Amino acid sequence: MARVKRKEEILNIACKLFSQKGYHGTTIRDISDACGILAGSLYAHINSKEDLLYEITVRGARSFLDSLRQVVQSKGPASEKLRQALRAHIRVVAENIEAATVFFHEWKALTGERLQQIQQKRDEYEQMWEEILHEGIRSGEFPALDEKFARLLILSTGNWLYHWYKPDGPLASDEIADRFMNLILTGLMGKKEGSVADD
Amino acid sequence: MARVKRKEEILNIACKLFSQKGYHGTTIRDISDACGILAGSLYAHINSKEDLLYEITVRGARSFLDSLRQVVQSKGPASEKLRQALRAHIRVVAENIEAATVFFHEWKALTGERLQQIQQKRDEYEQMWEEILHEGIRSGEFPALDEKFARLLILSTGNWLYHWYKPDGPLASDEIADRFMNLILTGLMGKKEGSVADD
DNA sequence: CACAAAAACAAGCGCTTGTTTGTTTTTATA
DNA sequence: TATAAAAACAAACAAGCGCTTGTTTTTGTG
Repeated sequence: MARVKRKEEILNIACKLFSQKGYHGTTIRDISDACGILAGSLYAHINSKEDLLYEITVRGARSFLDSLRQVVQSKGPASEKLRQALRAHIRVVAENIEAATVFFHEWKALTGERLQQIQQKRDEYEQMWEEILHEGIRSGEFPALDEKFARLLILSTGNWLYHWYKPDGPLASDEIADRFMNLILTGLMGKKEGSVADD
Repeated sequence: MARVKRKEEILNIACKLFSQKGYHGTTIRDISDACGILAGSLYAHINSKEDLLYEITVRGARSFLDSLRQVVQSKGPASEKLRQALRAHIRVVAENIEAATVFFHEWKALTGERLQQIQQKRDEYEQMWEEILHEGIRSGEFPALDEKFARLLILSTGNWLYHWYKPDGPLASDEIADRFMNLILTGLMGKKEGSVADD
């Protein structure tokens, strides 16, 4: 029952603890206790504590990049791509809130080239958002958009999500994305089209 | 020269290190080294490491609350209050980016009632934003606003700021606030009124 | 200059950290 | 049921942790 799965279980437990107490605030013994084994026994499965953090963050990065890439490569108006992109982003956060928390909050505890590697993936991700917005300007959909600040507005909203999202909340992740996107597209003073009663 | 100032100097140094390496990632010896004294000598000035974190975060909370309170108590249309509120928020972040980083990123390392106290101040702060938005709905300025998500959109943007703001950037903090507010009020597809060339 | 207060030193306390090593137990399979 | 591999134990390591104590140096002020 625990052949190849034990490593995954450790990863999940570490992820949960890192998200709750932070990487530096979590000890190897915290993790081994939660696994029900002694601290030394962990090292039959892992090479180092930082390896755990790296594995968690690199998987997080992959989730975000893969799901956004699909949207970027799709066809349709930029506003629709934007909506699907935010849906994808929020879906990733919602489906694994603990990993998302570690990815956003603890990645800077990495060192050396692993730190740089994750930084690079984050840059990649932002660039893909930039592409969508730029396409919307080129096509005339977003007339004279303040591109950089539009990107920051959207990414801030998506990146802050892990601070308040609760899996047992009343709204599905797509609904959350749509409500944000309605606001972002038409603004606080814009006309409504069902942003309050939306289903 | 260092009568009452030494404590402040220690606080500043701790703030800088906490913002760079995190609370748990910073040691007492990191701080004392940066101060040019031995680790034990620090304890002539402080009671504990956590006291440093508490002092930094409580000052941060005070800055945000005080500056927003002034805006809430002022008169004028809600959209103008909203603009002034975001200006105030971003000004606080910009004027002390390190303290803001600790306030937003490290406050959860506090324990016991101090943790609860800061949590409470954060709730207070969000409530004041809620008030401004609610006033805008009551007055008819924001017709059928999705209140909760509007608040989250604005707060996410403000709270994420510490991740990317650089004090030596080209834009003054009020300009940053205004660009965001222009987007937030009229939306990505809304008409412009000088959001790119704004003064 | 004298002197008390403030600041820093020097040494080390008890404990925890991440990790290693050698041995024993559990497990799946032949 | 024998056996090899996988997993966990038991014990400890060197280093580092936050913090305390007793003493010395520095400092501002009468």
